[in-house]
Amino acid sequence: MAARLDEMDRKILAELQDDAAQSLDEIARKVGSSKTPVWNRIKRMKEDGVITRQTVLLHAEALGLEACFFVLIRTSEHEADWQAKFLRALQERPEVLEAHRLAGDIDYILKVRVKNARAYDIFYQALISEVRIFNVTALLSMEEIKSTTVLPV
Amino acid sequence: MAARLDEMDRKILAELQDDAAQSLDEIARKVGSSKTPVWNRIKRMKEDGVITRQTVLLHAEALGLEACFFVLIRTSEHEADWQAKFLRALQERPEVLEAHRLAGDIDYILKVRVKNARAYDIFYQALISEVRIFNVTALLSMEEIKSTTVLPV
DNA sequence: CTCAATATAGAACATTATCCCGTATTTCCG
DNA sequence: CGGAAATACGGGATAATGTTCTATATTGAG
Repeated sequence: MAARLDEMDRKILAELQDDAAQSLDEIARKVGSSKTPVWNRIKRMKEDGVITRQTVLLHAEALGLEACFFVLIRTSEHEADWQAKFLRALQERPEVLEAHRLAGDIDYILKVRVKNARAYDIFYQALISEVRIFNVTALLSMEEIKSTTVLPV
Repeated sequence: MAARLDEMDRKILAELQDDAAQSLDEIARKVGSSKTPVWNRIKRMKEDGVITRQTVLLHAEALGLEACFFVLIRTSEHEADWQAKFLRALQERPEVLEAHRLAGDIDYILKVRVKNARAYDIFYQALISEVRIFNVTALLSMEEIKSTTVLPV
């Protein structure tokens, strides 16, 4: 997975991140190459797992998902089967967009997108009834200042 | 921005979120329609801002970005020009993938992707030298349990 | 029920992705 | 250095796809 990327690869990735709908000819022109090498490089980077997927990003508010919470979780349980159960619960719930296991006294952080505070509470009640959790703090986002999937290349 | 979406629109969005590279014919077949209406609906949803962009997702580790931090920020300053400056600083830094203004005693949360802890420290030092911040807590991600851009439709 | 407005399917055309091939460039080893 | 092997390149051929058009079907309002 330690893919070696040269300058050309990185330029191509920058273009694809910016707009994956543009044509190969256009990308080739912008990065100063031609269609075939660009196509081969993209193919290789997909195979190597550098490019994981091609998708569209949607406007959450337009879909009626107007609330975003960051959830800080402490747990007293650290056994393998508890963790597996917790993990499965998160994977199953589409409102959980991100979940990280952390170092330090907070064990997990979640990013949760829901319709409103009521929907968050329903999610929260369902989660704690399914897996034992010691302590939860929810941070409510008032404003999404920045949100990007673009990684610096 | 309160776009009204019917079942067909939602099916199309689900398909596009799953794989934006598939052809119109394929999407049309899956959602039980044909090319033209699917194309028209996608066009409309782009115009309406429901679909904001088409992009590729990259594997951060493969790019050498192996560390992810969530940064909890408290500030004593709440004036407009401080906020504008802070906002600009975040926008300019590509390692800041997300930034939210919060309700409650923590004012902001950031998600920051960097090469390693050293790179985070450089980012952190640069940020606090640029804007006055009262209190910072960094949460280090040990493991990305879940990460998706797919919104439930 | 009737008319108007909108959505649809399929065909026609334009653009693009994909693959092939001959040439140029780089790399590696003597 | 020099030369051979491997790799990368540019441009063209072809298959696939996106885009637009038109005639028909469906829906909704009065």
